[in-house]
Amino acid sequence: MPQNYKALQGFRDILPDEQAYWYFVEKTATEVAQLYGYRRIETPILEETGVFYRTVGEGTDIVEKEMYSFDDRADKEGHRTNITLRPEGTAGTVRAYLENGLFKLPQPVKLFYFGPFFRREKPQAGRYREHHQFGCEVIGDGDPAIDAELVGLLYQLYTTLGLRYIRVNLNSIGDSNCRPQYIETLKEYYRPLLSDCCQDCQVRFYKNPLRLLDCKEPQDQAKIKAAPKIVEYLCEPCREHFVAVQQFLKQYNVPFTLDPLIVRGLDYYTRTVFEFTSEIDKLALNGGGRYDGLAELLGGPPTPGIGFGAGVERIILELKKQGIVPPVEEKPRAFVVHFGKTAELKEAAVGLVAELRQAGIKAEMSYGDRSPKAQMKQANASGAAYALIIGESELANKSVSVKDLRAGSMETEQKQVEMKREELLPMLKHGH
RNA sequence: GUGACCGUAGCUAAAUAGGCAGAGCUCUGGAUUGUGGCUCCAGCGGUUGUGGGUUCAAGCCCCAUCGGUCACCCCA
Repeated sequence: MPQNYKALQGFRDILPDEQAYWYFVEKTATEVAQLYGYRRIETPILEETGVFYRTVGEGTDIVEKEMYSFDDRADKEGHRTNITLRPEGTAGTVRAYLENGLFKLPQPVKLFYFGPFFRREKPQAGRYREHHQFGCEVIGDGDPAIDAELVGLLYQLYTTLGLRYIRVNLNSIGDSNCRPQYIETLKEYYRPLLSDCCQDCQVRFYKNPLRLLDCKEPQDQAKIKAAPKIVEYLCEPCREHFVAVQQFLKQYNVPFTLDPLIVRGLDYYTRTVFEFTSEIDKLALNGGGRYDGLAELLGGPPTPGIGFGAGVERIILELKKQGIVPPVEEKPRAFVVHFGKTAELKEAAVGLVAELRQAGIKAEMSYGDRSPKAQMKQANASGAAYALIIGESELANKSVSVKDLRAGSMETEQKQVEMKREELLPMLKHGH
């Protein structure tokens, strides 16, 4: 086909056939979030670049090489603002919390959102340059019960969707009190081993030492196993917080695993971090954690917060892998066909469809003046329960021939009756 | 950003060892004029992702480029 344009790399269309999955996930997530007392927020897709710059972290790949950033058009003074397609949801949400004075509301403020996010990565399984996250953020209170609540919420979402084989990994990465010291300890441990490490780890040592623990190279596994773990180096407040989170989480009956090796990639995380992975393919479905220092980075007062982002594409991928099918789209109740080519017949058909739809009955009709046979074929293909036939005789009688398309073959039983127009609606509404 | 594999109709896909690009599904029309599913017939739909090169001849071989899939990196 002659065509000049394709969707950009890593961007894709979500076609109608796919929408049932999206609706299923969004509806379920909304219901679970509301059950937990979360309220929806929407923030702009474009933000000033500064919103993400220091919060997500200057040294992170996201900020360093994956953001879609550009200078906006010049204002009257000729000044151009550098703006960015949001790569994640937390920073913008906290910005909105501060800007709109949500700190004046009873604390904490519990929010959820859906949205497209943009990162210029190389596409891969469950990864796109435009992807969607279901996210929750709780801002304004540092209670460890909230940490447990968020994990409980996510777990309930996945089980409600019907997912199994979900692994919940939990860790604490300390805060500005204890983490810097731990990182020094970790580096001291690694320094003599460095020459024996893989290429990536040599870089990680300087750039993001915590990520040394994330390495998957076989040659480094023994080093990781013997490395000092951050949980053993937490300061007292962080340790107490982490213990409390686990206690509360048991109340939610969420089977979790303490994984001293999970460290999140974004700079703003403190204390509790968690991620849920599929045990089938090790795919991370969501990531999240506490970010008690984030509000200050955005110029606000010290404000505790915690949240997660769950990848909708990844959840849908997992649903498909586990053979979970979303509720099917509702089929039309009736399909109106007209036999004959007069303007009166077509008008009667349009009028009938209009009447049904306005009465709340899902109805379809055939367009383009096709033959009776073609219209009946379409009626059948539409999955409608009934074909409503209007021809010359029906028009004269102010009636409609009703044919049940669901039961039996046409040879065994015709199942066609002529009904008065006024009998039609009650039958379609209440009939089987 | 690095690497591997792969691009044939809307979808799924054939095409010995370079030799006329063939199917199935979908869609449209028809099988005695107002009746669906099953069956049968026909039609629409391709510059084989794109651009070069080798060759008498390229879907097939070579180069480049774009895209897809997957892994690494990183992350939802």
